[in-house]
Formats: sequence, structure tokens, C-alpha cells
Amino acid sequence: MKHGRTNPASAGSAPRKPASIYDVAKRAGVSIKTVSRVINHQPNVSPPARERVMEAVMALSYRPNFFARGLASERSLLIGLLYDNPSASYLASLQIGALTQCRDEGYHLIVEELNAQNPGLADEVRALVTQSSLHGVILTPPLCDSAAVIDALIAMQVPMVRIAPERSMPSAPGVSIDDRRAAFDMTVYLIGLGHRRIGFIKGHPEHGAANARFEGYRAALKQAGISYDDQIVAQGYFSYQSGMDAAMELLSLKHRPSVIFAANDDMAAAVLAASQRFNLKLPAQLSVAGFDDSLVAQVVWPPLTTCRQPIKEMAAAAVSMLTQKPGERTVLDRRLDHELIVRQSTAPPGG
Amino acid sequence: MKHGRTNPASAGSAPRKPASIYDVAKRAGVSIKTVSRVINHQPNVSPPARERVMEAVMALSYRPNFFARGLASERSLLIGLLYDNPSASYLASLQIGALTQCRDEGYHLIVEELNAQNPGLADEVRALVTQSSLHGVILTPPLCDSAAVIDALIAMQVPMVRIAPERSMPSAPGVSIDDRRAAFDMTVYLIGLGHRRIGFIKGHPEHGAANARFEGYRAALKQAGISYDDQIVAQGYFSYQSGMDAAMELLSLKHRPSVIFAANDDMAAAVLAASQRFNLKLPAQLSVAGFDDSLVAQVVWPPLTTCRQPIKEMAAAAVSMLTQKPGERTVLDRRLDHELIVRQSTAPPGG
DNA sequence: TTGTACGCGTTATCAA
DNA sequence: TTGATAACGCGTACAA
Repeated sequence: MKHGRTNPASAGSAPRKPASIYDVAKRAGVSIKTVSRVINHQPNVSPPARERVMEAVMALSYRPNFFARGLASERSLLIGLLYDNPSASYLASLQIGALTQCRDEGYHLIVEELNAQNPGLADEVRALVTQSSLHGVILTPPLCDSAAVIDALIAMQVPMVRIAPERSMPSAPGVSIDDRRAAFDMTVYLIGLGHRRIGFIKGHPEHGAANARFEGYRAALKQAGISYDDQIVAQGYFSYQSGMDAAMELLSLKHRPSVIFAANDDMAAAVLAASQRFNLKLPAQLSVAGFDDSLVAQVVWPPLTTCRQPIKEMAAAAVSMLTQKPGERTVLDRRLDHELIVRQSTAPPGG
Repeated sequence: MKHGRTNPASAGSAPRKPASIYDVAKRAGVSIKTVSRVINHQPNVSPPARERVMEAVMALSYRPNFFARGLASERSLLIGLLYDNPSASYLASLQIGALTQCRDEGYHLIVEELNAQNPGLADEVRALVTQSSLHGVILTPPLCDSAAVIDALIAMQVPMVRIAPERSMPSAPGVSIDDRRAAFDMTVYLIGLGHRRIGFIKGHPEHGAANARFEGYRAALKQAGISYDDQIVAQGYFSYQSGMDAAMELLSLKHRPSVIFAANDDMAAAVLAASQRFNLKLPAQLSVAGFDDSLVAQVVWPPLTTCRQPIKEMAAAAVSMLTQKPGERTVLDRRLDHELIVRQSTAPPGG
């Protein structure tokens, strides 16, 4: 015992230091390397040795020290969730999904807010990653489309997964739903209800998903032989306020649409509010559809018809893509299913 | 140079390892201890030496390694935010506040979800803290009132701050608003509008703040000489659904209240939705007030009169309480201001 | 005021 | 299949 590294089994009530790998090794009668092998599920350990180590681990309630691990290995058990100016509910869902998956896989989640406008953005990312030896990084919109960030990460060879990226890129996989298809489905549903004059509120032009949704809307119109009318399409930015502005614009039209499809729920909620000012009876005089199925969709009146985006599942998928072994790791995009949720904000035109 | 610890200034494009404290020391012509002193703002460094070190730090864009630090010192630069089953918007606000403050102070935030019902809760907390040598933890409701967690943390001598705790405790400081007073103010405002029959929907009985709000409501009634009527008080649990149930109960009354004050915005939003089913015109036939000023308060129609709780600021305050030096650290509770926000969901009775 | 040398708890190399 | 021992990067007694 050259090192004084094992703890005396002090029976006092003092806050005893947690057991180290040396304590486990000593108790199991093996070397620390063997313990390490067992902990990390490496081969070349005889069953009896493994048995004894496991017993010692249990008895001492040993947990590998997080920092020692991070220091000794190149990559840590930390996954970074990077975001910028998110919708609160979107962020929260994302995070809960990521957290749950991290916990299952023994990782921790570290959350950092970045400013996509900051010219030093790439440096910030670099500093964050090297300093904390992040195992991998999850990029949320609009960070997922920042070339500077992506390039920096690729250069450092840090695995990343992008949530809902604008376009897919080799070596920077993403997880998303088929936004185009989802918006297409919603529009088809509205057409099926009998609507012909279908207004649309676009999302933030910097978000890839926003454009995809708009495309889906147009494609459905085209398929139904309804000509596109940019009079009833307004620019929004995913925020409630922008939705309100857009709604006021559309509802002020002489020949207003019989339904408004907004690119997210926050904006759709704003349409509901705006329609009150015009004394419109919903859904008889105006149908409204949203996108996301966030909390607000159920909280407003009438409850929103919307398209559910499995945000938690997307985040969980991102984590598990990151934690795969380098060899098995895929660089392929992952696409999850969306679901049309019909509630009471939509009805045939005229009631 | 006994250690081969300095990096050759490889000019290649290969991902060069980040500079270590040895690189900085070498370049500045001092020992690593001096560098350490400068980095950690310790005294006893001559101005010229400090100067040279700073220069080297900049030139090499040196950042202390997070894990080495955590390993070498007892406490890390990690702050844990522990929660259980939160409202999404509450969590998001909390987190953004904590994150911003952490960033300013050079800390990182690690987020973990716990299950307050889990009998092994204290062990989980212990494992988390020892494993990651958390500098301190932030406890959110209802975790902030778990005796098991608090005791475990105290025993380990890990600093904590509790957000909105039920009652104040020595050695476990909290940050909160004066919930009782806030609810009192709101009720006084409603009375001032001319209401006499004021319904109330309680919050989750396990949350301390919920009880405080109920007390404030009763106190205001009493002060105004309005007798308390438990017919128009319903039990809720802070969730939208529970608010809906409570609202249906209250609105079904023969002699229904002229205003309903719900202990949070989610439940108040449910009241709005429920009132639609009764074809009530708001706020003429029914006023509604909420609490929190969360996103939903502005998204529903009519926009909710509510009481703003500075959640972000509370989280930021919690972080800075945690990062204070042990000597200066206060064990006193911190109380922030609330604010009454009057919107369009409240009006005098009868319009 | 400054520097040397060791410890922190892992992982990993390489010889046995 | 196993184990001795060297990193990993930093903080800090202790010495100068």
C-alpha cells in the first residue's frame, strides 16, 4: 500500500469521504485496473473476480468520481444542451426529454445559453467544449443552423445532434419530424372540412422548420387545385406578439379567410385572441389551427387543433445518438412521427 | 521541466490540445502556482508577474480545465438545479434565471430530475452531490420542503437554497416572494372593484406557497368584513386539469361567485375555458384572476389579471447566494417583490 | 513574493 | 486474465 489512498472505515458520524476505486480494489482483493474493467464493462475479467468486485461496489456504495473520469479520459459523461432564446415550453420539453435519457444512460446534462448573433459564438462553443470536455452537444434551433458552430464542432471532432435543422448535412446529423409533411397533412384536413380560403401565418424565417411548414401548406393547396393567394399569408416570428400582428392583418381583410393555420401554437393562440376583438364566433365563423401541441394549445378556448411534435422523444433520441459508441454511431438523420390532433378550434366553414 | 507537460506549439491544423497551466507558466516565465494565484484572484502576486500571466492567458486562450479543478478542490464550479414534476414554464423561467447568473459567475448549471415520492430520494441526492462534488444545490418546490433531502444536504455540508419553501429554516435559506401578501393584495384589489362573492381555487396542498396564498385571500376577506364561505373555495393542484374540475364545481353553483381567483395561471386559464361552456361573458359576468404571470396569462382571452412572481430573479438570487464565499454566505432568507398585473379578465361585478 | 512537489480518482499502457 | 504505474490538469502545503 504505497498510496495512502484507502479510507479507514471511520465509524464516526463525520461526513466520511466516499469510497474510491482503491477501497473497492482492496476489499475485492484485486487491482484497481480490474475494478475499472468491471465498472466500464470491459472484457477480460474472470467471473469470480467480477463477482467480488460487484460485491465490494455494493457494500461500499461506490460511485466513480465524475471529475476524475473527466480528467483521465478525453471525453466526459457530460452532454451539453445549447440553446438561444427559446420558447419556454419548447425548451422545457426538450430538456425533460434529454434529461430522462441522460439519466438512463448515466450521463449528465449541462445547459448553456448562447447568443446566435454574437460574432464570437464559435469561440464560446470551443471554450465550452474544451473546458468541460463535453461528450457531445445538442443544438437547438436556431443554433442548429449556425455554420460557425457546426464547423467549430466538426473541427474539434465533437459529436453533435441538431434538433429540427433546416437542411440535413453529412457529419452533422439531426433529429426532426417531417415538418413539410405535417403541414401538408394539416392543410389537407382543413380542405377536407370544406375550407377553400385558408390563411397561413409563417414562422421565423431563420428557422428551417418554419419554411418546411410553409412548403407543406402550399403543396396541399396545389394538390387540391386551390390557387395560392399571398393576400392571406402573413409573416410571423413564432412569438405570440408576432402572431397577434399577423392575425390583425388577416382578419382586417375584406374577404377574410375561413380558417387560419399558424406555424406554431403561440401564434395560433394569438389568432384566437384577435378573433375576439372582431367578435367572431369560433369555430363557426373562423377556424384556427396551430402546430406543436404545446401546453397553450389545451389551455386556450376553444382548444386548438394542432399537430403534435414529439419534442421530448426528439431530445431523447438526440441523447442516445450521442451516447452510441463511436463505431456504431450513425451520421444519419433521425425522423420521428408527427400526429394530427383535432380539437374544437376547427369546423367546416360557416359552422 | 521534469514534466513533459507543455504542448509543442504545433502549427498543424490538427486539433491541438488546449493550453494547460504549464503552458501559461512557461510563456509567462513563472511557476504554475503563480498562474494559479492569478486565475483564482489570490493575493501575493507582483503586478508585473500578474501582467505577464494575463498576457499569456490571452495569447494561449487558456481556460482552466473544469475537471482538473473539480478533482483537485473539494468543491466544483457546478451548481445543481433539482426539480420534480414542475410546470414547464415555471421550470424554464427558473432555469433561464439560474443559467444567466451562473454564466456571469463562471459556474455551470447541471439539471436533474428527482422523484419526491421515491423512498431512496436522500440517497439519490447524496450520490449526485458526492459524485459531482456539487458546489451547491437549488431546490425547487416540492423538493424544497423534503426533510429527507434537506437533512442529507446539511449532513454533507453542501450549501443549498430553496425556492419558495413552505417555511423558513435555519441553515437552509430560501428565496421567495411574500405569497401571503401577494394574494392579499390581489383580493383587496378584487374587493375594491366591488366584488363580494369571491371564489378561490387552492393550489397543491404539498406546496408551501399554495397555503400562503390561501391565507392571504382569507385575511383580505376578513379585513373587509366579508365572511368566509367554503362553498366557493375549491381544491386544485396547480394543473390545468385540476383547475378545470374546480371551475366546473364553482360555476355549477346556484349562487355562483362574481369572480374566481385561482392560485396559479394554469388553473385560471382553465376557469376561462370552463366559463365558455357556461356561455358566460367575461369579464362582465365573471371576473378571473390568476397568479404567476406565466406565458399563458397573456395568451388566453381575455388576458389574465395576475400577480407577477419574478421567477428568473429568484433563481438568479439563489445562484448568487450559493456562490458567495463561505464566510460571507448568509443563511438568511431572501424575499423579492411581487407585482399586481391588471389585465382584462377582471372588472366590476355585472360589467 | 515565488516555486517545488505531491495528491485528487480515474483511465490506459504495457509487461507479466 | 491480471496488475504496477504513468498520465490527466489543477490546488496547495511547505519551503525558499
